[in-house]
Amino acid sequence: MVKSESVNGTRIALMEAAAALFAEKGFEVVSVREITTLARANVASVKYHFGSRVGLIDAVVARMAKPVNDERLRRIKELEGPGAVTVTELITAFFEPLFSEIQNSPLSEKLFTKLMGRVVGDRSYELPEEVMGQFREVASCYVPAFMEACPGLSADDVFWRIHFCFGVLANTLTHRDILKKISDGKIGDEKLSVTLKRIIDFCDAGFRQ
Amino acid sequence: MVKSESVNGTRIALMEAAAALFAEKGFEVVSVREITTLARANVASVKYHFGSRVGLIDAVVARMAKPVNDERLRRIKELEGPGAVTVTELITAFFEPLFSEIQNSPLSEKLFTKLMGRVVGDRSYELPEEVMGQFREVASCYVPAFMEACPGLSADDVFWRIHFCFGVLANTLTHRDILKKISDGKIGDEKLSVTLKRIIDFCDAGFRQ
DNA sequence: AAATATTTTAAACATTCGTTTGAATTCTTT
DNA sequence: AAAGAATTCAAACGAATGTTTAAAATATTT
Repeated sequence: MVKSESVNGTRIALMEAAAALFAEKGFEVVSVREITTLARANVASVKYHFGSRVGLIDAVVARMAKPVNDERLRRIKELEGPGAVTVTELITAFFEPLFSEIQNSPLSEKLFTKLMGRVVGDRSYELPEEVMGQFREVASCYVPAFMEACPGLSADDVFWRIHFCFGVLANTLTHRDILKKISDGKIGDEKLSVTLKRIIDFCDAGFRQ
Repeated sequence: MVKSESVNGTRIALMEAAAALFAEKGFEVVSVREITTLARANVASVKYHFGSRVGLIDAVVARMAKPVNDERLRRIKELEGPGAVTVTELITAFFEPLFSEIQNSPLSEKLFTKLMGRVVGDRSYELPEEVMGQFREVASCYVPAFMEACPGLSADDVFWRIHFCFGVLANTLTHRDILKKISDGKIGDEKLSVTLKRIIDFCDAGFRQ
């Protein structure tokens, strides 16, 4: 067994506490002291392990985005067989990795989805270049595939529609609870898989028009 | 002529400076001093005119959301004539008021759209109850109309799809520039009206599926 | 012009922020 | 068990935060 990186309890506790708080409140409004208190760690541990507050945010975001984007790439390569690829398959390959990651996360489903929504949606802080690169790579794989799947669409069209799909995703993940609020509790209680199906259907139709 | 409210220069300057900064950076990361500096006003003026920092945010948000939601209500009542109403008409009635407000705004188009995106998208801070009430009212008008326009859809379906439309809108408004970034400058330079058409078409198709 | 109300101002309030320090502690290796 | 590296810790840093105060300045009304 390879000891790739010595696992440090404090390091992990910091990331998990930070992730939970970021999910709940957003990146910008969570203080270092909130995080270290929840993680039962010293204030200085953030600098020691991550260099700075932003370093911690970046680490949390990267740890969350990496496996999802990796899986997105894996699945589109899987689709690149001989036959033609449909838009529906591409949309599904793009969305599902997110939801399958939930099982692997130490966060609750609710927190995980909120945090993921913020990773895609919040832009008060700049995404780390590492994650931007991931998104670039994902786009560079999916855009041509979408163009092949819907001949007649320009690269502009495809880029924009992918962007719209991101929007649906981000907003839904972050604000899944607002429906309950606005409907006086009558709407919004359903399994995440059901919501995912709603999203995919909506985006699929929007993409194909 | 009725003098409904004595107009105060400082008051307005504060709101406009705040609006511009909120659009650029997001509600949570703009300080009172940044705002008062840009508005060439004293720090204490925020408390004097708005009670607190949050009071100022609420005022800015309400001032921005009010005419848009009013126009949404006006237009759906206009549609409620004898004939049947289509989904496309409803979607358009829902989206266009936002874009027509741009002309009346003292903000540049770019800032206005960003700020409006944040009003719909950011939820690190709670929307003021006044604005929540506006959205509730808009929803209570549009949901039944959409249900009539697409028989077979449950209230759940309609609520969710409206929510998705919000998502597309919010994300697109706030991050219209990220497309340029991710595509190395090749995509994303187009008139706002063109983007609006893209959004409407996407949501229209998504709604009708 | 005097009296009153409204608005603006500079200065300070207590808190909180992210970061830094250097010594104490724990863990790992010799 | 001793030596060395890695980690944790309490305490303090200066800077920035939203808010408050009470006096000064301006507008409005009498």
